[in-house]
Amino acid sequence: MKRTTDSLYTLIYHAVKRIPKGRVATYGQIARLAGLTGQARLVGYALHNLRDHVDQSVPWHRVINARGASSLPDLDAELQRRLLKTEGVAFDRRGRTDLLRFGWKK
DNA sequence: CGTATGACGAGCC
DNA sequence: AGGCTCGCCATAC
Repeated sequence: MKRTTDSLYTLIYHAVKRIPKGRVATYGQIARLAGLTGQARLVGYALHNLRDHVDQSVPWHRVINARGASSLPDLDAELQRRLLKTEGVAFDRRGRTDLLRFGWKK
């Protein structure tokens, strides 16, 4: 069944909204939840698309890469860590978090 | 319509 | 641990 780009993004946003507060999920994990296994890049693409959209209902800051770090440019990565820190997610000196502790559904 | 690009990730070295 | 390569596929040009 053919899927339009709009519904693809909707699937991704929906999955992101399911991440509990104080938890983080990886791009690949979100892709799987959205039924897009192996297409982590699309998740990043969809989230990047939120910038212009200014949609606060999607907790984009809870999505990080498989290394437990932010994939954003330094400036934005700092904002992301700050938002997560507010929810209780800790980061080490290198800006990485322990997915075993804070990852969703460990 | 062909190429390049990117908020990724797994595998190798 | 850290860097490179390659597969992934919607978009941009």
